[in-house]
Amino acid sequence: MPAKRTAVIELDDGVCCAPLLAAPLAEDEATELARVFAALGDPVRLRLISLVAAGGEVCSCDLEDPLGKSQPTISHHTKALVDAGLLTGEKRGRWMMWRIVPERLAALRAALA
Amino acid sequence: MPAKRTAVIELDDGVCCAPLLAAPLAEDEATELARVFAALGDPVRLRLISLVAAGGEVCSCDLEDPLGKSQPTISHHTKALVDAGLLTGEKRGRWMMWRIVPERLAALRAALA
DNA sequence: CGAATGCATCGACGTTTGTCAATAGATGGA
DNA sequence: TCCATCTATTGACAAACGTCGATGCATTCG
Repeated sequence: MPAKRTAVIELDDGVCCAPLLAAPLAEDEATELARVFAALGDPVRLRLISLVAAGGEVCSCDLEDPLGKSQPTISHHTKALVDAGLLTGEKRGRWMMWRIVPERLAALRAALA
Repeated sequence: MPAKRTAVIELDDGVCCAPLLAAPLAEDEATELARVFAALGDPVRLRLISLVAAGGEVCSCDLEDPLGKSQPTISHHTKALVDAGLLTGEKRGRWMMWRIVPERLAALRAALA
């Protein structure tokens, strides 16, 4: 595996978060950004995100088995990700369909630059 | 503010973390990645990073006042960031000089793509 | 050498977090 | 209407976390 490639990315200015390395963060900027990172700081939530991303649209019931967690725990994690702006839910019939919010992830990438 | 620009970035393959959206994360991949995000999930550590980035090289003693935290707390946070691979320390005289690890941040950006 | 300085470690504390069983609410099917 | 299914909420509990005072360890300067 050759170690280096290049890619062209899109930088969406002002979507979410103050850039981490440009200048000292104010306290409220840091608090806001930390809330998003904290939402990603759990292995179950990371795997949940990757499952939703792989499926495009996934309901809660299809997450319990792959994640090996109880139904209330799944609900707890989806709520945490929604609060962080990383996940969106739409109720369809009796199922809750989840999708990721790619703009939010792009904003995070921008904040790390 | 024109909303879109483009940039060319370097993708360092295999530096750190499995990509979040490409395929379902394995449990240990998720655990490793979550440890890094969790290290960023605290406002004090985010401001610490931005201060070190702004100064290029900063000693612990110059972090206490801007962060408004006690010396043991600063030490606790620098240790957490070093464990996550985001910070490097070098002892110079009686001062501990901190620098950020930009490759690690780049790897995190790549993991979010 | 002794005093002073910068940092790490330890112990303790209150708070937050991840987890599940139990329960309640909502929706669709028989 | 009644029952089955899917999700959210509540309450409880153990573990992890952020914080600080006290202490110990190096290192530098008189």
